[in-house]
Amino acid sequence: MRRDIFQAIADPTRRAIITLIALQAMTPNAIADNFHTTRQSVSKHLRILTECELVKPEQQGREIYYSLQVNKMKEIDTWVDQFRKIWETRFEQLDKVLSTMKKQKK
Amino acid sequence: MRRDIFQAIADPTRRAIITLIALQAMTPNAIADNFHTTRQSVSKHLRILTECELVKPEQQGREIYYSLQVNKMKEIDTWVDQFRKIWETRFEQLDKVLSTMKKQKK
DNA sequence: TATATTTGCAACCAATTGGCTTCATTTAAA
DNA sequence: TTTAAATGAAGCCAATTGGTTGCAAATATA
Repeated sequence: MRRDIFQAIADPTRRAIITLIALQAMTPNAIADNFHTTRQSVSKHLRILTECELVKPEQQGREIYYSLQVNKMKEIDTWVDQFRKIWETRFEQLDKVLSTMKKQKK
Repeated sequence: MRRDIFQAIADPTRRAIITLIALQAMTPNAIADNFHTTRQSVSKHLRILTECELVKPEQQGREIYYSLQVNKMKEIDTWVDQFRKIWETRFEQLDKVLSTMKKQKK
């Protein structure tokens, strides 16, 4: 079973869950109230998110609070970073071209 | 058919293709040579990447060169950005705690 | 203690996915 | 002109996915 962070954030409902609990931990029932889906479906998404450690469950009585492990998001950031370097370089090059054109105009 | 950038980068082969052509455009055949899969499979991935505008085809004789539209990657960056703010804030708070502990130690 | 609430898990199902094979089209080369 | 190369698209198939229903376990409440 593939269970990496990229596959986890591919589903729009899971992205919504992530955004929802980013600021405060929530129970599966509370999360499900925010979507047009069943609690069981949310529960399944939470399991996937937990398996790839994007989310951490914390038992509190009979309720389980799920919180976002925001550090895990850095993995995506790290992957995007290699391309950030490229687009920044291209921007610099464009900048060079533009300033050269400006000089020639003068 | 879902065809957003998050679904596009969910597949490891597609991520590998993206990394491969990040620096220079390549033909489907050349790309396929780098993986243990058929050209047709690569072609299908390229179609998906093209549909969500992560990649741009450019006909050149009978060959088609595919290049990464690196700007499109910013969309992922934008999404991750909301969480970056959170983890940076948490780091600052940790930093505060640590410096307070240091002062008390003195 | 008996009942209600919160939850995870298993089983099932339709839709989607990723890979493969085959075929048609276009372009370059012999 | 004939042949070879490069490619996309269609059709097929097994595996995966996301959703649903039903059930059992644990905890709180009456």
